[in-house]
Amino acid sequence: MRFSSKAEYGLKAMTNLAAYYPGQKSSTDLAQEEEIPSKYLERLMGKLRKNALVTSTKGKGGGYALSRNPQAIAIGEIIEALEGPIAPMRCVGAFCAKRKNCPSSKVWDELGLQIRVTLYRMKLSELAKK
Amino acid sequence: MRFSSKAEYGLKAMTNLAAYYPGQKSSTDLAQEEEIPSKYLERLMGKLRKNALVTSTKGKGGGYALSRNPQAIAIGEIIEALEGPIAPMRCVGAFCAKRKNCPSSKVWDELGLQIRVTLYRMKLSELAKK
DNA sequence: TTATAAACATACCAATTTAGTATGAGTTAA
DNA sequence: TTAACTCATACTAAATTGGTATGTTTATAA
Repeated sequence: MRFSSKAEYGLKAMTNLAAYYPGQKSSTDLAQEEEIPSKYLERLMGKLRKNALVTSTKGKGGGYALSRNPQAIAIGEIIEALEGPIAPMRCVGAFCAKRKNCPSSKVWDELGLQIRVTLYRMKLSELAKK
Repeated sequence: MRFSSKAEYGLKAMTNLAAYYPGQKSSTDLAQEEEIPSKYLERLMGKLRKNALVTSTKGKGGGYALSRNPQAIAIGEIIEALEGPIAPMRCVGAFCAKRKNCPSSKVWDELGLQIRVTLYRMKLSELAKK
């Protein structure tokens, strides 16, 4: 059970932007500072933008900035933007004909809830670097 | 972020054995009843045995049985036996030179703790089939 | 008006992990 | 002595991850 590096990279980039808030920074700079492959990060930033977590400006001098105050951005939002909905097992939330007879669904439902509670309670502002 | 089918299969097999406790059942029967590929389940049962969650008897008429009362088996034990230690990110628990400066470690530490608390609080007896 | 630096889009690719299958050896009861 | 088991290991196909490559569009500055 692991989150992928997408989540880790995303948290790093977002924490960097939080420290710089409300300034904007290019993905190239972000990538260099956080040691993330530049083109890969670009794609991740695209997902964050589509989920309205950052704004972007194109063209020379452009870049990304947080779309909201870091206190108003939940860690869970960042992670779900990059990895998709939190669901500890494939069947969770999905239709399953055997569901009513499936003992393990209780585990996945309860666990998914706890993970969401944890990740939505934590805010980006809490991850500020020293 | 997903647990693999190993966890799902393991929970199904263990729940089946719990309903049959303290009886023993062959992996072939378990596999058939729970619709799990037989040889794959055999390997999973091996891991459960190595983690002292089931006992096995070899030879004709042999099979597997819970090694303890279902109330005394935590869901987390089953999952960790099959998937390894719960750690939502590769670096969690591992040595990392950058750790002290890593803002996201706070997320993974807290999340890992919550997941463990949830999965060790739930007991196999709670998953009994209707 | 042209060069440059940036976001944005998409196709491709290698490595790793997952979810098995295949084969066979050892063990016990009938 | 054979059938029904556990147990061990090697192999493999499919999916996922973690990228790279290539190119287009957009804005700024010289």
